[in-house]
Amino acid sequence: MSPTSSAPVPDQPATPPRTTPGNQAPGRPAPDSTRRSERSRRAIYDAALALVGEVGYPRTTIEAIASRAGVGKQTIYRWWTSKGEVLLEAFLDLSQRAAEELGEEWVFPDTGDLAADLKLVLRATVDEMLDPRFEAPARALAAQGVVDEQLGRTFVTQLLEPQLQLYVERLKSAQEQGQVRRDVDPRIALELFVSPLAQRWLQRSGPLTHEYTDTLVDYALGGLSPR
Amino acid sequence: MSPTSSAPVPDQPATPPRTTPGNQAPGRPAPDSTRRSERSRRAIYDAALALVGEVGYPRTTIEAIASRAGVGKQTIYRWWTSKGEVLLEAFLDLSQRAAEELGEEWVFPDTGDLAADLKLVLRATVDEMLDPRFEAPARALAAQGVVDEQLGRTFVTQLLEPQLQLYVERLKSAQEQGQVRRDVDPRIALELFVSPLAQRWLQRSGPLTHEYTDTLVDYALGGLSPR
Amino acid sequence: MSPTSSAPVPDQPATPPRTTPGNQAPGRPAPDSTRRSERSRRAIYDAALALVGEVGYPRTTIEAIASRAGVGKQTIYRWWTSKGEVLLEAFLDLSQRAAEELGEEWVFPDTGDLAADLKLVLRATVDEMLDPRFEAPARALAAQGVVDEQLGRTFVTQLLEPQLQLYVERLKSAQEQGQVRRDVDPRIALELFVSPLAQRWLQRSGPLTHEYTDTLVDYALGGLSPR
Amino acid sequence: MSPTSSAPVPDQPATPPRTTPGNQAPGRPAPDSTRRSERSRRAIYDAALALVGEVGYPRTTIEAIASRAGVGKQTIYRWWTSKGEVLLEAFLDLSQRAAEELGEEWVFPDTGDLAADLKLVLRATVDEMLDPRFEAPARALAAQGVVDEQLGRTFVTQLLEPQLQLYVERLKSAQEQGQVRRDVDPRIALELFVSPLAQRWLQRSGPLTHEYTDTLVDYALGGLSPR
DNA sequence: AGTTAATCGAGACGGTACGTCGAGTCTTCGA
DNA sequence: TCGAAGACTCGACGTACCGTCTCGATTAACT
Repeated sequence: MSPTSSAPVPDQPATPPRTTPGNQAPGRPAPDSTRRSERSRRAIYDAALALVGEVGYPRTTIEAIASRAGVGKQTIYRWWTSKGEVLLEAFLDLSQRAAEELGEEWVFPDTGDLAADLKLVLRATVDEMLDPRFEAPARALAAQGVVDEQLGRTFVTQLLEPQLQLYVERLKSAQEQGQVRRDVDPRIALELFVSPLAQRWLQRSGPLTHEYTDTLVDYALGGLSPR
Repeated sequence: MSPTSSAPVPDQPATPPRTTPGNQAPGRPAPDSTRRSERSRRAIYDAALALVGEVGYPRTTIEAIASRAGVGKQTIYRWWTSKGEVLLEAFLDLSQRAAEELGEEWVFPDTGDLAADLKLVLRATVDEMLDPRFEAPARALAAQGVVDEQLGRTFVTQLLEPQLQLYVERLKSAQEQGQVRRDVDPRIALELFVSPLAQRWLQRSGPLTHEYTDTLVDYALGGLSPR
Repeated sequence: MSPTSSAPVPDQPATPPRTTPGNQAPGRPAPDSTRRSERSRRAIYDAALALVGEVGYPRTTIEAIASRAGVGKQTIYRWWTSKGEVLLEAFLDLSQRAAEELGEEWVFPDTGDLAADLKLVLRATVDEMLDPRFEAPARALAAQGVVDEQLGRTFVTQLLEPQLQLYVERLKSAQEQGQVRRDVDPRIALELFVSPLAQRWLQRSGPLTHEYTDTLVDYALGGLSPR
Repeated sequence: MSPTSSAPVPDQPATPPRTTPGNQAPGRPAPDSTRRSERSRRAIYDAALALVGEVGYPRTTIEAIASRAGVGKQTIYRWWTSKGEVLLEAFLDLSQRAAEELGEEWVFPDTGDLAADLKLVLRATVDEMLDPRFEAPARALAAQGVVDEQLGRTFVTQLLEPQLQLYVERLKSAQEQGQVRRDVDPRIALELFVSPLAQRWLQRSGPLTHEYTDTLVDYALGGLSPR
């Protein structure tokens, strides 16, 4: 019940398995994706997520993933170009499955009370951030994205931005209802409460509590409301 | 002229070189820090920063640092426990030297106009974030801190928090002048404009411009000012 | 034309490459010897022998062997457990190839004149001991075998004993012809002329000449002949 | 009661500690031997012999010797040039002390019965070869001497040859008594029984027993006696 | 007896090689 | 033809010692 990872992502509706490796090496014949083993793909995702959870990202190796997945190394190198890419896809897949489990009905709540709606969603986000099932891989991916520009952009585009877009919609709705000033850019406004939360999570620069997010909403909305 | 790395850090005034390795291995006798070679320490810092700038953090190896510094590998392993630790100290050292170059006179501006002061400082911060001299190592450290908890805490404690504290002081001053509501927690309030900037930088989730930070200040202060 | 290293060794006819590492480490899965690279094996032998000849045994390193052979270090460690083992196999291989070159026809001469036959063979052995092609690796192996019991036993069993056996046969033949007393143990008797030669070579405790070996044979046979 | 190591060596009568390093480095000022610490010298000998006995020659390191002797590494490098040299001197010292313990009265037995005398001495030599107190360092030195020419020559000159000389004397005495032919070279003749024993010990190429050495003497003397 | 200079214990230093791990490539074999 | 298996080359890891080089603190020979 939060947009961080379980939202149905409209732009990415039930993405089918990629049909070509992320960065097709030029000299190599493209593998034939129609013959790809679905079973191996799943096993690799599971192994990757499990290992990152158990030993952390840096100590998760391709060899270990292959071995635990009961798969040859070549099968990994055939379809992905890097460890980060494997984990990113595995995580996207995990998010999608989580969303599907939740059903397709989730939408950003719009009770008419913007503050209440935001607090609700942010509280759920906090809960999810502390869920160990998501924490290890998400943190690993975020870290990798900081340093690996290509991976970072994919992470943002595929995962982060679609979810932020839901906040944009909700803020636009609030603008129409006169709860937020018309001259406010919702894409920037949402950062006032989302980014502090994100930074505390990423950098451990402060405690993550429901009170904290409530406070953020209160402080931020004060500056966005009409006088 | 920005608190991101060149501020004089009062709690850490001209820190002398660490006298013991960060995580003393239990079985090994502690090296005698009074006999440590200052020359090697400096050369290692320089080599580490240069290499991270040139080839990036993951391709910077201990061997390459040692080789470029003209130092035996063991001299690195004697005093640090990991690549991240070396780079962290090198970066802290760099920050301190930068601060000392600037002279001790830098203080957070307090013209009486809070918005103007904040905008000034945040613009400088943006400039610094885009300075390649700092970008590579800072980004590498931040990424490493996301994944390596101990490193992350040191990074936050030694570097980030002292600088955020300067914002806290400025906001308290504004509270005394009646420009900010008394019931606002300055430590949280500052995140309204600092964290969005940090997130955009870390995750490349949006452009970093002066207009952007100005907007952040405008939006945020609106909610903090007395009605 | 001497039994020291070029004799066809009947007990060891054209030994194929070992199929398992000498001392299989217990925790590691045994490598599959059917997929072993013959090319690498040969290159390693050549590099090892060449290096020992050039810089001596103690300064011959596994890294240097790997590098000169154009082979990864792991490929050496996969199939051998020590430098000595590599060199031993290389030397055994060299001996076998030398024997094969010579053709299979070499037999211990038996002209009926025992003294003459022994002098002939021992003179050839002296020549071989002074041949730099064999000297360096043979000396290195012998030294290593003195200190490393397992290696020493292999050296003796695989190389030394088969050749001594040829002397045993010749002495038995002499016994049948009545040139040597029947109550003499040939395995001990042969040491009277072989061991002094070996010791002078190993310990440099005296010059190695044809006159010397002739003298040895004369002295020794005196005690073995019937009265 | 054997010439192998406990004989008083006339050419080397109670050698005082060397006064200069074996191979004085040309550029370095010669250390002043009058101020040398006798205590350190002794401790180094003891540590070296103990370590070779415990872990073998190759795993005996200079650092370990220094550490166990409670001595700085430089103290070793000041007076010796290599591990082999240290051990050689330590072993020579050990031999001398053993000889002194035995008293100065030991001489090669000369009862008039050459065969009996030789058998007696060779049996004692066998016993000594199997004494673990001597075995490890002696074997280590012999091995090192095979490969390191300089060390080998010192070993032979200082230790081996003086003892062989005792056999020479005994054989000359036998020649005068008419028990050995006059035209026999005693230096070569002694190798007939000494070298086989030495080789079996060095190369483990056969069992070392009293019967064996008795047999050697019988076989060899047969060829040396007058007809 | 006090001075002084060399040796001493200690150990940090620049190096080299170790033996191991994992990356990414390539080959073999079975399904 | 793809996948499991794993041998291959390569590069970096973190460790062990090498032989050199300071450092005080003895310590033994000379004032």
